[in-house]
Amino acid sequence: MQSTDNKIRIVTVAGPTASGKTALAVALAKRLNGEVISADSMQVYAEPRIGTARPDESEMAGIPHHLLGFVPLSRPYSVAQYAEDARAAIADIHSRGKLPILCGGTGLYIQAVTENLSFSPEDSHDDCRAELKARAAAEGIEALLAELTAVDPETAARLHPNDEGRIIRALEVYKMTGRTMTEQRRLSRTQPTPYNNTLLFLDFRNRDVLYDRIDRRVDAMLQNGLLAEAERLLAAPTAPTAMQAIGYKELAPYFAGTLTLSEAVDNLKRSTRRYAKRQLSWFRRLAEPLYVDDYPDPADLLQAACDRL
RNA sequence: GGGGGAAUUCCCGAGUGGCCAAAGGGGACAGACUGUAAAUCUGCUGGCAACGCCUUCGGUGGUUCGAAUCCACCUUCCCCCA
Repeated sequence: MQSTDNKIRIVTVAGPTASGKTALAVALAKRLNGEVISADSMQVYAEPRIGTARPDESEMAGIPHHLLGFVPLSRPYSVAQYAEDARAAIADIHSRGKLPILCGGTGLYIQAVTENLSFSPEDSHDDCRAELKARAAAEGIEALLAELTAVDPETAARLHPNDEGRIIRALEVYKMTGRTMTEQRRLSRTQPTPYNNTLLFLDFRNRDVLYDRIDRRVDAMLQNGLLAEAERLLAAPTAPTAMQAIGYKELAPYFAGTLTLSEAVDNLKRSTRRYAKRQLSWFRRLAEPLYVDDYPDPADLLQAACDRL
């Protein structure tokens, strides 16, 4: 139905946190002469570093990585920006004759790039949003939902009445651009993707194996100074976006003295597991999983991944 | 040794004769997701041939048309006085 010859070949390694994406992406890059582009909404920030498990020099093993730690902590960042940055990185890597390998766990970011979504020209407007939020608090979200139903019944029906965030955003888009969310979503897919992508989705047949990896990774973060990093960042004025990273909000009660360290760490591990579950939900609908626990030897996982390309 | 209290579905915890497979919360599981996405929102949580049936409220027996709820004994745990 459509030719892929003139499209740019890319590979995406996606999966839940602690599934081994980085190692696989680096191995693929070595084998296929590629470079890695991070697709992680938190690793784009300069900090935190330990809590977001940003790969270090030894993990990157000489393979160039893009879009890592380049946004100042104080600056907000968004999917739309990411899509733009990632496309530029892909073009750059491709122009040098190398294979762009997208690697990360942020589903929305990955889809924005691989499906070539184009976003509304209007950025989010703090004033407009603040006003809508104030109205939601004063009049109740039902009032806003009713207003949305009047202009964009399709989106209003699709959204759950409790989904305040999306109801507000839909109204905001309409007020700022004159376009409904329904139109916006349709328009966002008008340009066919310029990429010929293969999505490698890492999953586990045995969920406990993943959870065990998560626990161990958190313990390792603690050993590497997560507490000190968290304490420092919690004290500094930061962008709201970056502070959403798992680790900081869970550790805050410990510093405040309302939870013991072990309780806070348990919460941190739990939050991470839940996050991993949400990531699995996202990727499950996009691709057939590659089960990590089917391959005790990393070399076999690499081969299995290559067999899919 | 004496006195008092408690045992509920994965956990915490309501429920004191029928409206109870049993409130609520947690956890788990599942789903959604178009400019804060590691965020946010939702569903679901005894079993089954399932508008009904079966098993469940520490154990055994009893009262009753009917019990998680009442009685007796047993087991375990907690508290107080010695």
